[in-house]
Amino acid sequence: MKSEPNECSIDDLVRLGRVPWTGVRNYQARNFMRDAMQVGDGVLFYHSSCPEPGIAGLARVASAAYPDATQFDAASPYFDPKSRPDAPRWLHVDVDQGRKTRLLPLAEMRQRPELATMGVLKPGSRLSITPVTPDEWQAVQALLATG
DNA sequence: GCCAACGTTGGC
DNA sequence: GCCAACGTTGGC
Repeated sequence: MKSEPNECSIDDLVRLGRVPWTGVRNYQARNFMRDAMQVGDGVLFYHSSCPEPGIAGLARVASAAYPDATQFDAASPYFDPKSRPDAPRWLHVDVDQGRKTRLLPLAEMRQRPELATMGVLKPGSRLSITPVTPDEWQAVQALLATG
């Protein structure tokens, strides 16, 4: 799951304990949260749009998907005037159990053939949420465990 | 700031 | 349903 650290960094998650993953406004990313995530699933916490993009920590899916309140808040940058309260368009999960790891920079991720299949590395991928296979998860853990 | 990639919008 | 225009993402 990508997050801009100036919006919500891994340090913010560790400090807050639990965070609602609001603001996702892409159907594919929404569907991953709605259909593919389960409470207890592991999360790779990725810092994007920052000086050092890469995996910055681990976390856990803490809830099933539920309606994103910011879509109905006219004062929010995530306000969606086309979404109706009786048929919410945007959903999100909560995330908790943040743990900071060493930074695994995007440049290093690209060098590792075992990570080449990861959605976040696909050319032109802009999805803020992509699924991770068990093999990819294991490969990332192994890299995080090394200096 | 640049720009490639991609999603969304809306006219037809 | 097509597709051009436009907006956004996000690394560099």
